[in-house]
Amino acid sequence: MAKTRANIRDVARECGVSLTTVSLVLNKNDHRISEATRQRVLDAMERLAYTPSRLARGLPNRRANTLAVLVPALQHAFADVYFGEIISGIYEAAADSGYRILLEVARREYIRRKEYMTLLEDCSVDGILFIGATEEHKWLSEFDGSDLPLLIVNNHFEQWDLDCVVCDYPAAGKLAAEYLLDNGHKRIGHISGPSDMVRTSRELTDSFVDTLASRGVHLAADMIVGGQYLVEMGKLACDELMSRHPKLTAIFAANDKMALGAYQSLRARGLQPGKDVTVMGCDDIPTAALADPPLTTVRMNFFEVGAESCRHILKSIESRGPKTNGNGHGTNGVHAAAEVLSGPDGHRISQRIPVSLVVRQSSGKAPKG
Amino acid sequence: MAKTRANIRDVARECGVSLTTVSLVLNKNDHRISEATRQRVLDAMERLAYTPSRLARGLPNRRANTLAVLVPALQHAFADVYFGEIISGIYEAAADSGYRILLEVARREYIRRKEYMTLLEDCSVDGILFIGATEEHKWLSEFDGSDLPLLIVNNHFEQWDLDCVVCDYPAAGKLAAEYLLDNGHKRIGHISGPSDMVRTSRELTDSFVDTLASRGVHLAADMIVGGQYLVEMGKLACDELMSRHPKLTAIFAANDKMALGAYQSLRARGLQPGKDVTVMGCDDIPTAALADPPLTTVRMNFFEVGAESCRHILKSIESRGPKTNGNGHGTNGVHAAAEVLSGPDGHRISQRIPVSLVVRQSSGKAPKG
DNA sequence: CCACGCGGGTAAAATGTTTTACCACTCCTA
DNA sequence: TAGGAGTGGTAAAACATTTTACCCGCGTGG
Repeated sequence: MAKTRANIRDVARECGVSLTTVSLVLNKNDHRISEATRQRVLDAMERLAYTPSRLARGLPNRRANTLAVLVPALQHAFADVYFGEIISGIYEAAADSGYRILLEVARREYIRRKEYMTLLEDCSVDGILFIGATEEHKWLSEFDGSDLPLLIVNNHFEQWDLDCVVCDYPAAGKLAAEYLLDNGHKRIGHISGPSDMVRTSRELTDSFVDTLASRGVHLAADMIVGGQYLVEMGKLACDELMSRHPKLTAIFAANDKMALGAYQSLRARGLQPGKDVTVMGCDDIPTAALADPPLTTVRMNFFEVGAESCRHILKSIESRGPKTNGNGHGTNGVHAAAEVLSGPDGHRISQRIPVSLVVRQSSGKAPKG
Repeated sequence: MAKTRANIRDVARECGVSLTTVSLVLNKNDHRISEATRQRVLDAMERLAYTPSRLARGLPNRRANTLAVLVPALQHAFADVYFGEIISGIYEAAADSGYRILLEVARREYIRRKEYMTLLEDCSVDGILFIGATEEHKWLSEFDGSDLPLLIVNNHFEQWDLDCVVCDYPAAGKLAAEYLLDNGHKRIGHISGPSDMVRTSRELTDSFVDTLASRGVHLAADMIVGGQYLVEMGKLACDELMSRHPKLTAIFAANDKMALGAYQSLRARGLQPGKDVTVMGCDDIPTAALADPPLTTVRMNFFEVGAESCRHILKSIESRGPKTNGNGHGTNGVHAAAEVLSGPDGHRISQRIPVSLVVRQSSGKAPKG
């Protein structure tokens, strides 16, 4: 006895139809079933408290209905709004399509053993979303130009041709520059991100600098100091900038955390952020609005980046057809799906998530003179 | 052509043994295979680049080899060291045992639709680890006293009998109290956590208060102010305390974030934390050591909490036997596994993770008088 | 009257493992 | 010399689905 759990066969027997019929009802895409039978099957399912097994479901077409979210093994990887928001976005979009998400931390060993490949090969997941990828992650070359279901979240590369979804960093740089110019700022400092490793960081800085230059404000090399996106580094960078150029009227930091670090630095030298020196950040993290003074910044919708990344990889996965058994029926693999925009270098940039300016009290007109 | 992917049968054929043999080699627990055959099979696997399918593997014994990590839908759930550390710990322990982890966010809809049950029923996961559970999560009653594989990470309940792994909050309260007493403090304030909803918070406060009382220091009710574990709330709570009792010599906050909030409050009224007023926190988050002054605190090893939670639920899952088909062979279900300590109320407390005192510069002897 | 398509369904093959019997053989022991 | 206990292995049943190919009866245009 102890009837273990209702399976599809039990349902079929219960309502006197074939097992196939039940399956067809389950995957509602097929309209060959009459409404009467459909109802009968549905009732039987209800009666038996039937839940289809995901495991068994995945087997025939080798689909796990699961995506992997890969994060680098930073000291405290998840301890960051950035990751948090992106993951929430991914989660949401995945859930909408009935997908689950698997969490994977890319530690050294993980990479060495190529576990990311195992993940795909053993049918654990249907695709991988990599958050926090930088140019240090050489193993990405394995996916270069390939058709494997990997997508880079919020970064992209010149050296490897990979799918990706990124915020519109060029637009962000432009917005910041134009805002500062419109407010009469000319002596401007910039705290950049880790540009050597992160292309989006370069995009932001380049666009910022170019936009200023296009309107006659040329940033000297020593007006740009790099940081690694952390509060402390923003403080140090700002110290550096202010000691080099005590008469700066505005500072644009590549993220909010560093901008808030700059607050500290300015205060330490008796200056009031937003009054004596305009400070702008980028990202619009929750703390930005709560800071004193509330921070003027460029809003990046990280939640949306996550959600869009997810939707995009799903589209690409599902376009491979329900079962690629090698008979080449239909589009056989190579990216027939999705509006793939091409970058200037011909690479695939799947999507640019728009950004917007959020003006708060940390910015104002440049003082005369 | 287009041989899709090697399966176990291919391997068997390749080296002329039966499919069973290959399976036995794969699950190395069985020593019935001679070394020679073993090698032959291993070579064949290598040659065919064989990877067993997780999906298929799970089917026969209804095991997904996956655990779910459930987090409440806080505004920015993952954006917290707390969650980050715990998840890392879980991940690590899971990986050690060949398990994967699925991320689930318990939104309203999620609960209403009882997706957490679906998760177990459709064989998506073998167990659920719930981080951030509070007494608001009424649906937990569904697991009350049951044998379902759910474990609460770092909280526990009086009203429901559930598995859990928690930090030793009573010990933490005691450590803090004793340290303050040993340093001569008598006028002490306490910023508690959300005690109405979180039992560990109550434990900490109770133990702190009781220990003080046992050595003659009785904390008046108005020397305790509650906060929700956030920096701002620590600041407000400290404002409140200081305005009520301007002559406090020490403050113990239920977590580091609130302790750091207290710093702000003290500074605002011209007091120097660590010099004029001793401040103690709890948790030992990374920022605690970097704060100015470095914060004296009680270290809670959240990573270990996560890891231990994971190990514990795995042990419990695997003790159910390789396949509980109802024949009741061996321990049939009901918690034969693991050292289950019992709480004072007879409930199961699976494990208490030890804590330790970390003395830094935010604390010192009470001033005379 | 016949071929034809179609609505509503079904039987059977495929998916890739684990596990449970069971078998054949050798060696030892009473 | 029969009986038992390994040793090294195999065949076949289970696991729970999806998918493909096919079937049957019925109306319908030619």
